[in-house]
Amino acid sequence: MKETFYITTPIYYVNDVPHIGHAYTTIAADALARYHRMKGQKVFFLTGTDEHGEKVHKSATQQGVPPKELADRVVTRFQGLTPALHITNDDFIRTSEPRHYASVQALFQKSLANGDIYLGEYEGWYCTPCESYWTDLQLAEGNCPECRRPVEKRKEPSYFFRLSKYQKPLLDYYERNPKFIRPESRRNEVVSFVAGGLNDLSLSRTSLSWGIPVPGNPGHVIYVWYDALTNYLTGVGYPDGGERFDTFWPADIHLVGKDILRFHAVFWPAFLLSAGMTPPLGVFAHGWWTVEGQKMSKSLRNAVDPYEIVKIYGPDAFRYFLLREVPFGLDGDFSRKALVHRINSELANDFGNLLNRSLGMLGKYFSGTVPSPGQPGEEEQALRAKAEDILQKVDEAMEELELGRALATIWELVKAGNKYVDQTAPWALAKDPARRERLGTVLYTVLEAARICVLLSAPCIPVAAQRMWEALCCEGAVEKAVLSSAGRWGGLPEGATLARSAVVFPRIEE
RNA sequence: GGCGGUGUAGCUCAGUUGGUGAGAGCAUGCGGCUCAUAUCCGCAGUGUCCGGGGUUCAAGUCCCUGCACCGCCA
Repeated sequence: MKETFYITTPIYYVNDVPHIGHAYTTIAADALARYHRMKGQKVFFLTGTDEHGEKVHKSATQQGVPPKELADRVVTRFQGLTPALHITNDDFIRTSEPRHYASVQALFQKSLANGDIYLGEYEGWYCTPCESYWTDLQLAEGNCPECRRPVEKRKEPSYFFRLSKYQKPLLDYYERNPKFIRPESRRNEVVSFVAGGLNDLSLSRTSLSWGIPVPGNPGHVIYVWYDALTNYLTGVGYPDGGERFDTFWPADIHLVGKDILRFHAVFWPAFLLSAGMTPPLGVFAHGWWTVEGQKMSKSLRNAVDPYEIVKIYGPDAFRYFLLREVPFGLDGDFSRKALVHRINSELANDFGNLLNRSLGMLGKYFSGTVPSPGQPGEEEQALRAKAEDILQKVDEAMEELELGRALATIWELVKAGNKYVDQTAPWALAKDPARRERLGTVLYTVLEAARICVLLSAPCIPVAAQRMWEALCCEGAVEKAVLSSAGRWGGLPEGATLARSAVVFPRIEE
């Protein structure tokens, strides 16, 4: 097993406030980061904000404030996701920070020095009011696609990146690293895009001031995507290097939405190869959410506010729903009805109730003291084998970033636990004093199975898992537990006295 | 227009290299239990596996073709 794990979210553009899409990427990255920590790996988890570029500059101008001030205001909305969603990012990077300027300029300098970045001339259709260039194809009946006003042919000096030179190296890299782009279907799209030929990429603008200046030519501002992508290096200490950088680069996973896959799977590795750096090991593109069956749009004003959902349903329910509802990589639909349904049937009825009924019987029959299990019978052996199998299967799913499948797998054990209780009918055993040892074995077994479920679900539903972990009198924080030892059967402390805990997942009345 | 993908129970989808009567979850109906947040467990289904043709002893699984939908590119 690799000893380190570096995962990132994209940096979020401060022109917008957080919605379900941001929350989704961040939550998924968090679940993966938490899981890898529980595997005992050293993890670095980075998120942050993208603060440069035309759109931010324009919004700021409209509001009559400097762009930095706008960014300072909006960034708090993104930073607030960390406590609200119980995210465990190790750093939060803002592209307006000095450390990032140094990083972008250093990387740029490398490619400038070896000739992969050269000064040329950019030509396109320019819309003065929008301060934007458009290509022939983007034009709407010859006019600006955004404001519909006429455009003019315009030229400006620009630095270019010799992307064309990297077609072959990129295809080689994809070939050698079949899991670099996932899911598979996205990989095929990227490969055919690159195979179709690459044009050099304009890397600077003279028409904009809100950004990072080209080293040695401050009249130019570096292209926002070059600036933004480099955050993944800055976050681990580039260009100074140091322990953090040596430990974590190259990144294991850049988690992205499918709309920005090309930047991460084509441009970014090319920039890095040019600068003599190792490209990331993986880019995973997840799907998009519709809301109540409709596309999210500003005109429909149907964006889901993560803060509001968390206020109503709590962070675990929100996290669980997003991760469980859809196979990771595909699109999904967010609806209150589906959310409530999953909360009630899976969290409350299946999982919450398993713990609750077990603790209830333990209190009733053993005054809450965990008995020592006797000789395991066939049913006990079966449940234990199931738990061990599930541990393995969850690991396979998590390694493939299949978070939904991982949860579905955990729930197989939850259901097996409930079935075991019905099969062994402890309430019947309790009526016969001669079968007291058997009763103890049954309760130990079901509680132990529940403990494994808590352990495995902790990366996805950390707050609830911690409460359940404590209810089972397990030591320390569940997030600090290491799967290889804590996942071993028999970790439930014998002789401990467990109180009947408060309901962890309350049902939601519809 | 080019490349790629998908089409399986009411819904969302699994279905290894072709081979026992085609599956899971949800929803539906019926039955059982009572420890539990009226929770849990069991049983029952229903399917021209998109249409057509072909290869084979044997195809949801391979080939050809048609239709529909989706993605990427132009």
